Amino acid sequence: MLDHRMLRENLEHCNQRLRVRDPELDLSPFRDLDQKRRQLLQEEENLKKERNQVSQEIARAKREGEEAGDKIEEMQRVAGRIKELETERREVEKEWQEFLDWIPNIPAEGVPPGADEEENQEVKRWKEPTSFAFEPLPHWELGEKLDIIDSRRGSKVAGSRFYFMKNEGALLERALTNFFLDYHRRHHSYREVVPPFMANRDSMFGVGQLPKFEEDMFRVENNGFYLIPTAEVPLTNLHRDEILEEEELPVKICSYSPCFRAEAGAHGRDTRGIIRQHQFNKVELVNLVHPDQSFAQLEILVGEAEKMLELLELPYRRVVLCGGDLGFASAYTYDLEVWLPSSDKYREVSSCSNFTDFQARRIGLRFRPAEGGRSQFLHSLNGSGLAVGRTVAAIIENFQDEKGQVHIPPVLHDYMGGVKIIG
RNA sequence: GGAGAGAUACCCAAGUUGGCUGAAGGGGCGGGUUUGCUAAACCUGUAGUAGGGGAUCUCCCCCUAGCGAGGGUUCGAAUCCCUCUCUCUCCGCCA
Repeated sequence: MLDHRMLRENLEHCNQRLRVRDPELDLSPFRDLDQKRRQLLQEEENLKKERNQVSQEIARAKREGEEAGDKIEEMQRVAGRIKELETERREVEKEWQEFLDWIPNIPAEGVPPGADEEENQEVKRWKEPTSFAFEPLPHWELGEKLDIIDSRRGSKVAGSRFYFMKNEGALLERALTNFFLDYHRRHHSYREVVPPFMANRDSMFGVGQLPKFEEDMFRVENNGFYLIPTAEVPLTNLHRDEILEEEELPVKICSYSPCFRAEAGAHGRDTRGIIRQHQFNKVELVNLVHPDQSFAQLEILVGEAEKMLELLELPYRRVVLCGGDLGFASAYTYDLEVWLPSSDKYREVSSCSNFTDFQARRIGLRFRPAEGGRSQFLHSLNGSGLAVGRTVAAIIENFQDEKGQVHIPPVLHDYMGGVKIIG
């Protein structure tokens, strides 16, 4: 959510910046709605002021045994008028609010223009794509051969885009999860939590998942909860409607969670393998920081995620998302993409974003400056550190040998109970 | 699932015959007096916030809202009515 006062004063400028996302975006209806709302509000409040005053007079008159019939009669009319104005104002305000709810965050300076992921900018590359002296197999074939991934039975038990991890595959999934969590906790000073895996509407709205992405989520029918599409939802909402002390910042929270995604618009995409599933595991990192620090913190955050790939020795690149590919709430996003031989390209395993005060404003998340004074909205960031399922796929594919065995990266050996090779 | 109790400011806690109570009283915190320092005592200040307006526009003034949330009754609601949420206690069930 944008600050509507800032919007009022800089409407044209904001609109211009937002066109980096969408050249069609038009904020002009806001001006009228805002003006109308304020006008109605002023009229209403003036009458309320009058009502409050006269009610006091009526109270005094009654106490002293005087007649106040004419005043009461007058106030009956005023009360009626207030009710009318209130109704009208609420209608306008609703429209005003809804308009505001649908405006995405303003892209930061440096976000490249562009319509979709084709125009994201590569800014870094670590290790060259894996080369093979033989024909490498895709992870779904290897996974089946090694009996560590079972999509067929996943479909049987749940449906398409579900799978079982089995045997050393299940072990690898768990090892990665633990490795990620341990590393972030020990070396990047994260506080670890286990969050709810469902959340309510307010929480979904708070991070910007609603109102725009309703169809991307699973909703529980009998109570209206949503299955979280990412742990970002509970983690960012953890301190909702709270005022933190500046000394507490930055607050760094991490957790593992399963992520549930409807993948409504993805028919036919990535139908083979475990790259795009309705449920996958992810370790998520959330930072709540001072507004002056958020862009510096984003560099740290993306570095924390990159560290995971480097320790696993997986080739990756870092891209800056262009305006058209930027998430609704984000002002600036880096994606980390791991090399996936079966796709013959890099695939996203982490997305690290600075949301500036966009989520904080929706969520009511402030801090009190150390030197005193008014509390203000802080900045929120998050990043995957990392998506576990896709990392598993990357390990299987990048570290296979000509015998169809998979070599486990050394950093995971202890976590794998000594298993160094699958197969 | 059944039966009760509750939700008031940073915390505890009065207030439910509707009207100088936007909120008594504690505690805590800020400031001050006394004091060699500490402690203690005394005095004093303590809605944060949201929205709107004004201004000598980074912090000042005015107004509106705000006693769990949302509606309603009334000239006027913390107080009366309805709906919802959450917390606690007992019973039942359960990982």
